[in-house]
Amino acid sequence: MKKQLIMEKAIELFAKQGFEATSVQQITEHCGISKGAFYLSFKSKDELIIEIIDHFMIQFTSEIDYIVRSAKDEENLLYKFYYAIFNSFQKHSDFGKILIKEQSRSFNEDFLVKMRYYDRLMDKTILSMVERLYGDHEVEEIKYDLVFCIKGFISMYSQLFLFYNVPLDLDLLSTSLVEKTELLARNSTVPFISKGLIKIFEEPPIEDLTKEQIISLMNQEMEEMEESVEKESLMLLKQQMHEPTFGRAIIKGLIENIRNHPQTKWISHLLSSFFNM
Amino acid sequence: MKKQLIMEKAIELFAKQGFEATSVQQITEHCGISKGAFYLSFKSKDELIIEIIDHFMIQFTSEIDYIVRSAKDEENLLYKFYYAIFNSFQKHSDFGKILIKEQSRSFNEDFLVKMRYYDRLMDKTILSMVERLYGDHEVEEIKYDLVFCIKGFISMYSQLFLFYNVPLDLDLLSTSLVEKTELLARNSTVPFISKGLIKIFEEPPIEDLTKEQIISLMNQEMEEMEESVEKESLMLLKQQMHEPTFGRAIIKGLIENIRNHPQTKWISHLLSSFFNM
DNA sequence: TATAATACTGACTAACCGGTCATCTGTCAA
DNA sequence: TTGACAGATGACCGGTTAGTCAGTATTATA
Repeated sequence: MKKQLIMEKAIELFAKQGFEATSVQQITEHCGISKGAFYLSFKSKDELIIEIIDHFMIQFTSEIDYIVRSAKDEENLLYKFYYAIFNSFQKHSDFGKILIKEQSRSFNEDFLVKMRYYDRLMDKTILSMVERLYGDHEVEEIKYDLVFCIKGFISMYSQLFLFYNVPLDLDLLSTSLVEKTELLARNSTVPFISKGLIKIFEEPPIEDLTKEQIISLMNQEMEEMEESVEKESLMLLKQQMHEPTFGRAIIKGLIENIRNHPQTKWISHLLSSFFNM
Repeated sequence: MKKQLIMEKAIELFAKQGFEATSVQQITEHCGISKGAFYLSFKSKDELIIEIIDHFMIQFTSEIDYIVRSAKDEENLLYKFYYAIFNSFQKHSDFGKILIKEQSRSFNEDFLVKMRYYDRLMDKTILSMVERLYGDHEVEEIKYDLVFCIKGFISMYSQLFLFYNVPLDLDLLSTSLVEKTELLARNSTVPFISKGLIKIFEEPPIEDLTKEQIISLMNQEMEEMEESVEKESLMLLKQQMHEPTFGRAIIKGLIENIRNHPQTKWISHLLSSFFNM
């Protein structure tokens, strides 16, 4: 598949030079293909970056979410969380660089929406982890601050090893951050981010994608799929969104059908929350 | 002065759209002047952004540095520090947005150098504050981590109110961060950023280190070591860099010898990539 | 081998960019 | 009224960009 090749080479170049500073010409030269061939795989340069973001962030967020949800041993949960995050960043360091460089870029509205979506998804996962870990403890007041601090740790230490090619002792880093997080969780008393405050920046944009948006994304995905159980599940789910006639069990099963495929995993995410699963 | 006007309007536009996405034409239109007039005040668009960065960062860094240096009452130093930082960000929120957006951008070498310079300046100030506040306490081991955490706090909470226009209680925010910082400073025991590690990114990008630079770093390290297998390995490796006579296996073994020691771990990393291991 | 379908090419377009410069304008001293 | 000149103008230039499309090469089919 040409798409794969283009994405790989594009990631390298974007990581080195940034998105805007990299021309389509450059990408195609690196691939050894013509400019025209690029536009057979992607409708535009913007579509390319969005597909790249999706490809990795879907994997990334679901991996972390899975770890948090499935962990039975709460003793090591925080450690596993940090370890998985930095491990991912290390494995896909070029993508990590893109993520940090183009984070708050505003060249493209769709891009911004995508980034915000995954950011929120991550917030939700971290919050649920915090609640699980320290729920019994009186963490209620400071849990949003804790989420922010955890994100701050991740962001700072990621930059450290992404941009300085530092030899990375994952175990030490995770242990160190676990200790810091625990200290804050068990001893902080002065919250800054109150429940009222969190609403302010949850309110406007957090609206999960609208039903129409999700359906359009599903259509988009279906066009690119060959006939399969996944495609059929997707089509049935689309009908259910218009008018739910099946029971919860069936819908859940259909969502499960598409969860394990990289191409549709993220849609399963959307649908889960749409159907309140 | 036209310069003033141009800078003000440019900051607005850069904050909204980013530097690269804003054309000189747009800036001049917002100022109500012609394109030619722009080039009477600035030699180029790049010069404009650099003057903007300088204008604010000189003010900002010296203000913070002054606070840290002049404070006699160490009790409130940390509070004053956070307060001043967020107060500045609030007053110059458009500039703050530019700072965050274009942080790790790579469009212009001069720009990158400038940013790195001010970042280092800030690091130095924070480090000296940390040493002053917790010098008596055994902060030695974790002081670099502390600097990183402080920067992480600042970065996360800045983004919060810069991009969400959240009403900001500076006093509460500062108090909250003081508590968090104190908790970490007085209770952390597991450092991640060792003295050896900090060296790597004080001597900026590693990939650019020449053979001579690496050798000089090795000499530097060897001076501080007592006689040991590690020191001997280091010396042999130095010879091999001048003229490789040993086989790959031997070299790899020597590198392995110094890998497991915190003081030389980072050098092993440099050598690994030098010898293509 | 002939034909149809598909994949691929790269010259081309239209738009926009940063930067220049011949030209113009308003002001003020002579 | 004249002339000189700093300040301002905007058409213009060379260069780069994303994206297109008529035509070519490759592969599958018959």
